[in-house]
Amino acid sequence: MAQTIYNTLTRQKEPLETLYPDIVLMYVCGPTVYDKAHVGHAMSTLVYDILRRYLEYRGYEVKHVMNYTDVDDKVIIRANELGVDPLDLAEEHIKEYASHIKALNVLPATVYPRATQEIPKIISMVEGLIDRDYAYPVDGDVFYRVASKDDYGKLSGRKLDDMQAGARIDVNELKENPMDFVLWKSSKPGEPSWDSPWGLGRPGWHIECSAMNLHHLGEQIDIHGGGTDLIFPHHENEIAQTESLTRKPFARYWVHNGMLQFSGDKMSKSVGNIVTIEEFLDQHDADTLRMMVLNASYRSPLTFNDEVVAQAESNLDRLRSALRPASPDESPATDESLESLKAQMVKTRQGFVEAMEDDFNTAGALGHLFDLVRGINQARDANIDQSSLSQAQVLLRELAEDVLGLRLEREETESAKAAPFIDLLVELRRQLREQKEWELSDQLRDQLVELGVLLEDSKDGTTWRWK
RNA sequence: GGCGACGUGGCCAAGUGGAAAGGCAAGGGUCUGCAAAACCCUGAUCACGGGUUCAAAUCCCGUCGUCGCCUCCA
Repeated sequence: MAQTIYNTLTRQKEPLETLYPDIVLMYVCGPTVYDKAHVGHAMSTLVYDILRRYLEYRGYEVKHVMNYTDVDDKVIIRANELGVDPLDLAEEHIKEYASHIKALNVLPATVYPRATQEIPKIISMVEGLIDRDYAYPVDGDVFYRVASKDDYGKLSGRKLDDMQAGARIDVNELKENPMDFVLWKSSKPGEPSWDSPWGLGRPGWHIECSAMNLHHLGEQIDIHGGGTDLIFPHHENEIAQTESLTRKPFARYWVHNGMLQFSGDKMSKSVGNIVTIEEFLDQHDADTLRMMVLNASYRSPLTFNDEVVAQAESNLDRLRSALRPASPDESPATDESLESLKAQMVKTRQGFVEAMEDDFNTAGALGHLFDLVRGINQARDANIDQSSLSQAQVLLRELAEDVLGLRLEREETESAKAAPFIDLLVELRRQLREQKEWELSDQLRDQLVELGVLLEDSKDGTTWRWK
């Protein structure tokens, strides 16, 4: 079996065949940094992190570029409202997003380019497009001439005629065609601007991504990612610009993640139904969000509500349950249970890989991990020894942590200091129980739960863990 | 109005032609002083209506519903 990947361009799953052996060139559209990012942005970032981790697991070197759009109408408008410099505003949100990426355990991209750092490249691209009649300058603006590219619309499956018929776009007298889009935009006084052959101005939204691709990855790339909301016009226009200039197919695979749905609608700033990443991380383990993404198809809309969040948290607990140590007693495990665990390990790895090879079917892959969890827990109940159990636990951690990016062992930095005190209380409770002081010992247990500590009594004594 | 996606048990969902994965929740059981955790057991014919096929959740047509895009958007 070989890796398959769904390509929006062809609307089907295709075998992944990269431009260069064992290397994947992947570009993902990042956020426009004018406000706090929400969990929908996080979903997108997580999706491509998971793709990347799996490809690396399979031996590819992934060159991963994610951009920040740091100059744009929205940035300028918001900065004016706040009375701050637009570039400072962007900088602030880039820093914040970078910290979220880290908190979400997303592997750092190879490069994080910004629109404002690509101005010379953008200008030379626009000049090239004008030279070849794909673009035209008017009064300090430069527009791309959509009629000049006969396959314009191939990604989104639209025809120019249809688009114009139902177009809800402003009529701009300067444009030859209402669908023409801006490559370079003249700036008003006080706005961020750069000198150009067409006067002071700034780049249009679409051209920056084309420029960053060209600069950091080259004329052709393997995977271009982003949300489904970017298919049109953003990615359509990127294709038009880039291919007009290079005369080569741009991205081999166009990959789009579904939108996070919140109370029936796409979560977006314009709808106003936002949960920011910051708010989410305040209340939940970062892995909760990753678990939500993993439990669904990356291409479909993802439901986001309190119940689903709680389910994801339970899912994490379940995975973690398999990492508890063995508790062998006098009756040793049978050969049968040892064999059964070994068989489960083989089945798990195989099933996991098969699912992931099928267009990154993470929900299917996760199903196989849960089967392994059950196998491990069964083996523990069957008194298997720790070294046999560990082999299966290592496999679970390899797949869940290294490949899917979950963190099953929690970092207990601050709370580690509390451990000796909790141990003390557990010992105190043990003595109470020995004297059958059930009421007091139960009270102690209940109060520890309120502090976030779960006690579990077993025949070998009491263990505790953070909730 | 145009383009596209989707509709699987209470919830989240995998599966896209040959006996309905997995998780959460629920009920029953084992264990336990009681809990918790773990383990075992229990439940769906796949929106609806036609059609193709030996065989359909899976293909085709229609209906209803939901969502995305067509303007900024991950």
